[in-house]
Amino acid sequence: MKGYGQFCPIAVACEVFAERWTPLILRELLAGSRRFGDLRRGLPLISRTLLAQRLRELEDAGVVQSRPLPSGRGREYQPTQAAEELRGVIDLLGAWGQRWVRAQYNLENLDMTMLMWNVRRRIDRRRLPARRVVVRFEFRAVPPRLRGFRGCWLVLERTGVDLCLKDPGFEVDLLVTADAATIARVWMGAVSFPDAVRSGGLRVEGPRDLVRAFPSWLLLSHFAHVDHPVRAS
Amino acid sequence: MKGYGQFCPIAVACEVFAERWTPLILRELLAGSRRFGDLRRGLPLISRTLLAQRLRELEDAGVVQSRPLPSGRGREYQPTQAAEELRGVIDLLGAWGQRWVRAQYNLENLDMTMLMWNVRRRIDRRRLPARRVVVRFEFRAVPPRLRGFRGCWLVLERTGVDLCLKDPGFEVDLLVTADAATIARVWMGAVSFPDAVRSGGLRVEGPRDLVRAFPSWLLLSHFAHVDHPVRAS
DNA sequence: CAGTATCCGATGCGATACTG
DNA sequence: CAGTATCGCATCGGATACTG
Repeated sequence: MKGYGQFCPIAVACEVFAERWTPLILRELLAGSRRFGDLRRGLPLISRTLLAQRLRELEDAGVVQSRPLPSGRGREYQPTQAAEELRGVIDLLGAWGQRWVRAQYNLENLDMTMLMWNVRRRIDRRRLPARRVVVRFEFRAVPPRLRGFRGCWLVLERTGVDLCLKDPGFEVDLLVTADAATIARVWMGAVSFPDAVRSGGLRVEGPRDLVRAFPSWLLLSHFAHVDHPVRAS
Repeated sequence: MKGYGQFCPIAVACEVFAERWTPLILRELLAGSRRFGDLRRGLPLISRTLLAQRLRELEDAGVVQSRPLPSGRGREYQPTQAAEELRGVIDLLGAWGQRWVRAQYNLENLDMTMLMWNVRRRIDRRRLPARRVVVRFEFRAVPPRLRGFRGCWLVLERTGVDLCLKDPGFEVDLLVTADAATIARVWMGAVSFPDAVRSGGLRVEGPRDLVRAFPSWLLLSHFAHVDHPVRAS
């Protein structure tokens, strides 16, 4: 059976929004992803088939509009006004998840590529120094499933931030060495940056001024500062 | 595969919230339903098996708490604080649905029992006269699937409102005759009460003062007053 | 790379029957 | 009434192979 057989606005909204993967596809679109490959990077476990199908459904529902790229191959997927007005729903849902669902940091669910891709998106560029800063990340205690991704580079400039999975060739200014799980916890707000350093799960090396400034460039997850009811009570 | 394999708060929230039927079950709980049968009345198409399964999942997630009824049989299902904090998500989702999804009033999706059950919940009791008012509803143009439910009674008192599917025996004060689809459209805010009367889709008969006051008792759907972008532009 | 077509296996879910 | 146990099927979705 398709749909809920009700004309209640909540029910019809759910028929569009509450399908499997759909809220996460919208999360990616509203975070700025526009191309098929970018969407997949943010949704590592979705299959190409299903992503294509969901994008078509969203387009039929008027939530996404797509058009061929000028480059000839592939399409650009753009969220419509209807999608933009779902941002509030998604943000509230995320805040609720942060408050009420204890995420599994047990590393089953850890994808460092996706994590660093998100970190890249949440750099406070206005706080960067005028010159380019290259940060090398080296991960320790990486879950066996993720061998092959032991580190990456973040190239920080006021004009834009790049994530490199291979050595971009620039001289490295800062070296960040960290347990995979510690990075995740800091990102999620479960542990503060200074506490992570104190506990030894994370270390930053380089010129003193850059080391000191580095944490202030990280905006962390949108939900890092949502307070947790268990923590509060 | 179960879950999204991400620790993003949006993803974990979706694993709890965005399952099939779950938002609608929460809608019913937050609207005041507490018993299995009440929930089913608001979700006519869900199977008992699935409703029971979802309630168990919600209880495991800490969103619902249940306990046996003092009467011995059946349980009471109570939304927890976590559920209460989903109200904002559900309300926003409903407002979005009202704005962006054109509901199908084609009567495929029309369940008069559920509709009147909702009407009952949205009576502004403070506006009622001091004495009891009994309203008889007679439906016209009822879709064939729904034969057998041609009308009902609403017993309005300041102390409470009852919906009767069988004649409660009281003397009738007001007679409302209406097309099933017209009632639905008025409830949803797609058409105003006076317009429905003018178009002939709805008629109210009885003492003049009661007829005049009647529309003011109806609060209509929570989303009846959300403005529609198509209508606006 | 950016998808589409096809196949087939897992599972989600309804129907039915049963219990207190 | 308020559920639970079981069965069987439909559909959802992943894997694979293919196209431009």
